[in-house]
Amino acid sequence: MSDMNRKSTGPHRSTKQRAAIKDALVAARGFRSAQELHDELKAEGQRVGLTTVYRNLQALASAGEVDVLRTSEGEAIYRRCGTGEHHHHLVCTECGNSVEVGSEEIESWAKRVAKHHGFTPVDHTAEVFGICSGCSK
Amino acid sequence: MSDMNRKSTGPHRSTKQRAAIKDALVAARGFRSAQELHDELKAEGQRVGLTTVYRNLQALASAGEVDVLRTSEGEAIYRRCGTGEHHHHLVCTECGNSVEVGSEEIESWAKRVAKHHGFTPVDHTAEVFGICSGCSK
DNA sequence: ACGGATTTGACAATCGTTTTCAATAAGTCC
DNA sequence: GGACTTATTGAAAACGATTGTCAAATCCGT
Repeated sequence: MSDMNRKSTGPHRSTKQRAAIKDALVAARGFRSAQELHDELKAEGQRVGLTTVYRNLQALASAGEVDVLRTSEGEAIYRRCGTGEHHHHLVCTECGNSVEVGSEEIESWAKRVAKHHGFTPVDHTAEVFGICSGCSK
Repeated sequence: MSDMNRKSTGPHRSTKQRAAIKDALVAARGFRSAQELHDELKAEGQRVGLTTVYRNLQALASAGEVDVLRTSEGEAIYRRCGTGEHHHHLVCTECGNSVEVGSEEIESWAKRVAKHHGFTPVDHTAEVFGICSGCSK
């Protein structure tokens, strides 16, 4: 396997916009869409073009620095996670906060199911949605 | 099973287009996007407007008669499943064929993870994507 | 600071999906 | 069957998220 798409493939130059976007994602502590992030940046006085936000999120995603999920409406949402390891999420449907959960159990389930039906496993999704303790009061 | 347990019993008139769409989905035996279905219908000589395909898939989905997933690109794909019971899927990313897989394992994992972090579980997703034996040749 | 490659950002373009609305066709009543 | 009411259809326009374009701005090694 070549490693052309590995994490090493990433931005070459550091710009204020890129830093601002990363910071905003970190500060968010949850999943955010490109537009939400753009709004938050604008709100705090940063002027970053929407196109730039999209491009950088894309770059961060393919560099494996952020996780991407799709809302049920098909919108892409991004999150800066604490680990680069493969993991899943427990997401609060009220406030968007989320917990990273590792899961050997899911990995082996996915592989087992695929193999059992003659599929070559490529990927899998597994996220739990619920209401966190803070929001359920 | 009768059809008295449909959801919101709205006006329902049977049309050729609706029947054609349902049939095409059944014949597909896997996940299809609205456009793919539209193409397949056109290919077999049926003339059904793309708008109508979208509308009917939407209606079927909210009636719980078909399952909806999102591809990693955010496109909605629909499948007529054999069971109304809760289940997950093993989907071929090449041809869309899929297998319905029930999984106590996933259910208990979801509940356990939620509880462990003080969340009230609401829902969860868990699908495996891969390449089926037919497509991997 | 210079100069060339990278990145930005306003705008246009694209793609999937929804809305609009006039025309069509189902179901009903006679 | 024929008239009538109204859900449904479909072509085109509208829409929202995302990507492509390209000149101008910016970064960085020299």
